[in-house]
Amino acid sequence: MTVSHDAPGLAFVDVADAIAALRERGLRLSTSRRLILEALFAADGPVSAEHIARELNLEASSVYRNLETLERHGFARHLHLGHGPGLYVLRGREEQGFLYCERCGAVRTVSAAELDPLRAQVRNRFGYEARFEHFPIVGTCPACSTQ
Amino acid sequence: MTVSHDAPGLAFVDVADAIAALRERGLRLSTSRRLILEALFAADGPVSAEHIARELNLEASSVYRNLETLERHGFARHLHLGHGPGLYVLRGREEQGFLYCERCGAVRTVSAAELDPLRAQVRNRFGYEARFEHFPIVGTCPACSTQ
DNA sequence: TCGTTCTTGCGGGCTCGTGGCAATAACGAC
DNA sequence: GTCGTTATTGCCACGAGCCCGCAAGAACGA
Repeated sequence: MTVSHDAPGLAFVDVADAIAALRERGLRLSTSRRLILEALFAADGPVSAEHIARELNLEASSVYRNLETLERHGFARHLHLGHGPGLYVLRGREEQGFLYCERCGAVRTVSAAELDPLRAQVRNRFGYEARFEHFPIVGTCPACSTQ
Repeated sequence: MTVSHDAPGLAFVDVADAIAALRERGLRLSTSRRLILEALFAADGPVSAEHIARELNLEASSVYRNLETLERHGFARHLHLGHGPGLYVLRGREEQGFLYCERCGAVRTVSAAELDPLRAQVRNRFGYEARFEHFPIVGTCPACSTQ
């Protein structure tokens, strides 16, 4: 099942901005949905649906449905680092990629621009248009590599 | 939980060879384990544990345990393409990576050598030692990109 | 304010994977 | 070959992550 990776990447200044965009798309703003949006804005990294549900004291299934809706409409995106649950991030800022250290679990976020050369290489070599948003680049970070 | 990515990459000519290596490591050769090894050799791509279990009419839990053992000892490796179950491949041939088309689901296998420039770029740019065996490089294949 | 339509909480259920347990199979020693 | 030890098996139960149906309730346009 291919998800919303093709949804337009919107760019929001803040929650109010995102809410306006929500309205434009004809989506309703339930209390839950607003809280989830705020949580995504407040988060300083990818968060799981269960995490949000616990944090906000919402039904997990409802959070899943909301995140799916937000993803389908280009407000959020989900990805997988290691083996845990899927993680959600706000979309719209700079599209980004992730470097995941399999030794220490560190996650480094890199911007789309920084990944351009990599993407170009994949394109030239294999003809694929690569996206580094869904799965991280797995490896060992500098610290773990040298010891 | 970090799995066997650090286990030595063995290289087997055929099943008999792998079985010999199994013995050297003090592992027993149960009928199930032999069948699973043979299935991995026969497979022309990554296969799920459930698939193997169905195919061989074995208990799924037993297959999972066997694959875990084989992975821990460097005989196999598991990876994730899309959202389905984990998939297992024989290790030991050339270590490889995967290009996954999120449109059509096509999986292209690429050799370690072909990925070297990519790895070098990640190293120079971010200081990470990248491994492309566990998660595929996600994108759109040439055919899907042009339409 | 009302009616329509979306969303929620709740319960249940599916898939993928793990763990305990007694029975059984593999293998080395003899 | 037989035997004892130890790994492995099938079976079952369970847990995480996620999804779905349904009735009650909330959001929004008219």
